[in-house]
Amino acid sequence: MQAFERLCRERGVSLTIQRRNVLEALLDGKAHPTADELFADVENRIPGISRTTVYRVLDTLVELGVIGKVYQPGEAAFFDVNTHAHHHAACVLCNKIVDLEGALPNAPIPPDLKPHGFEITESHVFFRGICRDCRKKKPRPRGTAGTGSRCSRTKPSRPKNKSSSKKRTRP
Amino acid sequence: MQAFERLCRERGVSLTIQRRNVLEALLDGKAHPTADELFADVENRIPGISRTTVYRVLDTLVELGVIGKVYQPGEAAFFDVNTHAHHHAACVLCNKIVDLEGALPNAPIPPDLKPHGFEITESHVFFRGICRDCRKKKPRPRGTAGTGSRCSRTKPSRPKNKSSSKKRTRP
DNA sequence: CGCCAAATGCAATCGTGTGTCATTTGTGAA
DNA sequence: TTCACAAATGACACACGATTGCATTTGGCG
Repeated sequence: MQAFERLCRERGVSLTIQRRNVLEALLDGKAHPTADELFADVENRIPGISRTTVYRVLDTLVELGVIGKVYQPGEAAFFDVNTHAHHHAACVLCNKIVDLEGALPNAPIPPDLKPHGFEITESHVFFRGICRDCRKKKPRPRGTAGTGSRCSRTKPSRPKNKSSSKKRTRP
Repeated sequence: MQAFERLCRERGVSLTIQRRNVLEALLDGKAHPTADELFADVENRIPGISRTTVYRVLDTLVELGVIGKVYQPGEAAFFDVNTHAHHHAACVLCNKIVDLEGALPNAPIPPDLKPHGFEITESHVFFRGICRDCRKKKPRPRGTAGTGSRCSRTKPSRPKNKSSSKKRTRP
């Protein structure tokens, strides 16, 4: 965190409360939050903060190299304070993300291989599957919409249109 | 193509002109088209076809195992008639996609590795970098928005709202 | 303090799809 | 060949993640 403040000064990046709080939320919140999860968290710290700002702050943090951004196949990207190279796997049932720290037997990334004269600069490796918990608890649910038990994720979705009857059209 | 017709009959899937044409577009169009690029292509073959249909047909073809769907990190997914296992790399400058057919020295996918009791069912491996052409022609463009030369991609985007001066508010 | 580029807030918009439902069409049986 | 019906399609709205344009605020500096 002081490292972050130092880095900002070095790079001439303003130290705003928004940036501080987003980083704090990343540091003491859940492990692999999406932008929206972070937004929800940061809202508690800075009540009026804008979603856009959270997205932009996250971009900035990624650019600074403070955090990593991980793209999931169909889903929202998530962020990771662990910036050293590792891969992830997501559970298709509960969406939990697990780190694959050095758990891969053979190096998945050929870093400077140049097939077809192609110079690779980024590698994205991502797995999906079923986590241990879900494998244990759901032998074959079948039809029943698996009510109880954790392994849930609800999407509150965003405030919507809210259509405030304010014509608000810009000339 | 006859193989496709056979497969459809086997699986009880109707042989519609839409499906035929989407597959044809895939077979003789560009190598790694996105859904929208295919839609644009198929529109020339079946003028009134719906975007929704193209998306659904593509899903169907993937389910039939006729084509593969590849998720790019931040971008739109693309489709691939080459269904045998291989990976891809996208050029960050021109967006061209190249196949990495067996070019990887060490197996990138640990198919049934169970780290943390996790059972992996899907693997996504994707690279980004700079293709040979772009490496040759852009030593350091600097400011100039690299005008000529192939290595371009324009996004016509979809027909838009077309909003006929309607106030655009939902009741 | 006061300045000003940088950062933020806000609403609109975009891109990539998915859901709903009425209509059309392939397909197998008569 | 015609018929009936499930399957597929078309039209359109909506979902969701994310971005953009522009006015306003603010951090950092002299």
